[in-house]
Amino acid sequence: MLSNLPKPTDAELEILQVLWQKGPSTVREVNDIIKLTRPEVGYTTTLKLMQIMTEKALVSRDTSQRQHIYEASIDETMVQDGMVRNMVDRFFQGSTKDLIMLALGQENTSSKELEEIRKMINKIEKEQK
Amino acid sequence: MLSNLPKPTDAELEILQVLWQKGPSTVREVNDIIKLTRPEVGYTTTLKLMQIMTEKALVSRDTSQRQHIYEASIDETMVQDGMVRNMVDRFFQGSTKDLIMLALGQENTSSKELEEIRKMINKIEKEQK
DNA sequence: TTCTATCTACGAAAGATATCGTACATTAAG
DNA sequence: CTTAATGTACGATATCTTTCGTAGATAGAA
Repeated sequence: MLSNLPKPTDAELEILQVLWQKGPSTVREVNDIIKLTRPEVGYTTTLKLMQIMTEKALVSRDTSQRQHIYEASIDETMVQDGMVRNMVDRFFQGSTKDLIMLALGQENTSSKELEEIRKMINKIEKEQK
Repeated sequence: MLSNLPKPTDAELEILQVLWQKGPSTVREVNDIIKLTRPEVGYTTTLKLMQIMTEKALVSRDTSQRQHIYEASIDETMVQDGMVRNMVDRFFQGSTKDLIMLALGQENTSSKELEEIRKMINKIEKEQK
């Protein structure tokens, strides 16, 4: 079943990003990072969200210390994968190629990166034979 | 400014998909299509949404007949573009390459399609020089 | 010890989205 | 002409998400 993929909300995703990047963190640490881009977000807002995420099992926490330590309990690639699938289905009628072509066209990807992509294509073609 | 890209909600997007595929349509027609996958959606729900979308200028309508005829007033590619950007920002820390690599890895893209992608890469590299 | 800073818990409100019921107009069928 | 079907308009409600205020516990500094 692919239907029970976790679908974090916007605010939840923002928090997950921090946890994925920094690893296990306290609410304070997460909130500090979020404040870098959105200084207006209150501490208790982040706290509450992370409590809710605990209920939803998006994160787990270690409560043995006063400062609870939170950790993402879903994998970053899993979420990315789900989103890409979702997007391909809904916006590109199932054509992964169309998504890739659009993505390629829209941003200045460096030559080095283009080279990586090319290598990956070669590898896939080899495997297909 | 790229910030004023239209950001349709899920339900709005569902309606836009129908309008993009079928062209100008009545509420009834749109609702019928939506019911194919979600039979529980009431007619007035779709109606109300399309009225809201009219206010937001996501669609325009011809009210000269009793059955109003609705038409998407934003372009499919524009929305696709916005969604891809959004996705790259939020899920791939701005790395278009990472999105492409993941997309490539996850689906069986045909050799023919891979070839098209390769051509596109060549073209971009040429332009970059 | 006492005061201040910092923590969690949690209810409540604000906002956005989606859903539908009802009123009323118009068309088409009998 | 009357009735049933079908249309729009729109307020009300439900639900989800995000935000914050406040209460109470605890740790550390003075």
